Amino acid sequence: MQWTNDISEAVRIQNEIAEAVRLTPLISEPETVAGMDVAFTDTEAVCAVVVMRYKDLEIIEEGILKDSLLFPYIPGYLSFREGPLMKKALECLNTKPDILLIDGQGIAHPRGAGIATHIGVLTGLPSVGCAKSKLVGEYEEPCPERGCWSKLLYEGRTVGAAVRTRTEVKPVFVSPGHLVTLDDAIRVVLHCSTKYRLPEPIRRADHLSRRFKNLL
DNA sequence: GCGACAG
DNA sequence: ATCTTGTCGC
Repeated sequence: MQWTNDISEAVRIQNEIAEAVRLTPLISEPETVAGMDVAFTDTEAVCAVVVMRYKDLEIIEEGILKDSLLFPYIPGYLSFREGPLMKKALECLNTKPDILLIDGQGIAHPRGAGIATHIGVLTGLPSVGCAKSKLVGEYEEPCPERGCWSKLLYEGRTVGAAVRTRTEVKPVFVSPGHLVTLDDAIRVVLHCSTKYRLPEPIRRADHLSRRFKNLL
C-alpha cells in the first residue's frame, strides 16, 4: 500500500515514508546516476529514466514507460501522481542505478516526504530531489556564481538548499531524498550540472519523456 | 479572507 | 505540467 488516490490515506503513507527516511552519508562516489522526469497529455503520462555513468555523464541506458493518469496534481501530493510511473520505469531497467536524481522535492516537503524521498525509500536507493521551484521553506538569494548556495529553512530545520548551478541563472532547489546528506545532494547536483541549469540526467529524461509524449 | 502552492 | 513566436544576448 504505497500508493492511493485518497488524500487522508496519502497523508498516512507520507508520514510512514518520512519515518523510514535515513539521511546517511553516501558510502562512496556513485558509479551511475539516473535522472527521472514525467511528461503529460490530457489523459496519459510518460515517464523517462536516463542512466548515466557518474564520472563522465555518458548515457548507459534509457527507459520509458507510459500509463494513464489516476491522480490529479495537488501541491504536496505529487508522488501519488508521478510516483507509480517512476517506480515501474525503474523496474524495467537492466542497470540498477547507484543514485536517483528526481525532478521534485526530497525532504523539503510539508511532511518530509517529497517524491524523491518517497521513491528513494520505496526502492531503497539513494535519491536526491532537484526542483525548479520551492514547495516549502524560506531562503536567501545565493551569490550569483555557479556553486553558490544557501540553506532552505522550514520550521526551524534545514531541509534543502537553493543552489546556483550556472552563474547568473536562477537557482534550483536541492533536498536530500534518501540515504544521502544535504552536502552529498548538493555535490551530486553540481557534478551533474555542466552547461545547463538542470542536472544532465534530469534534462535528458525531460527531453526523452517529452519526445515520446509528442508521439502519442 | 488572503497568499502560497514540486509538476 | 501544457499551450506557443519571436526575440534578446552570449
